[in-house]
Amino acid sequence: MTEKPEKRNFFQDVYEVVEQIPAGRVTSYGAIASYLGSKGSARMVGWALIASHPAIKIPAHRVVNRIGMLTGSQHFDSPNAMQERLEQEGVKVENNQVVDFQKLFWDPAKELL
DNA sequence: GACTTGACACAGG
DNA sequence: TCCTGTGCCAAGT
Repeated sequence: MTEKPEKRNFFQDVYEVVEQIPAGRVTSYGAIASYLGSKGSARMVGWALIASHPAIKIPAHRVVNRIGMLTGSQHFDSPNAMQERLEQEGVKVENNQVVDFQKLFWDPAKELL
């Protein structure tokens, strides 16, 4: 009997969490991974976003690394698309880095709960 | 079937 | 304080 690895939900879970990120807020891959239970699997979150792009529509631009750097901007349609999108939502971005990242940080483990 | 890569995070030097 | 190395898990080749 073919087992159903719950990890399969991992991708779906990532989409659910990212979709719930409020506009003007940002979160980190590690925060999502930790919320999902796979603390050390921050890379999987990024991998999930790639798999979701562009088929699944999710505010992936609101997901950045722990320092608030738009490392994934290169994977968007345009390298500036991510930054433009964030600024459009009211998030200040400078040098591919989110300004006041700590202030705009949205922790799913606390906010979403 | 096994190795390498990858949108990260943390520890050590 | 900054840089380098290692660890995590899954998908791609």
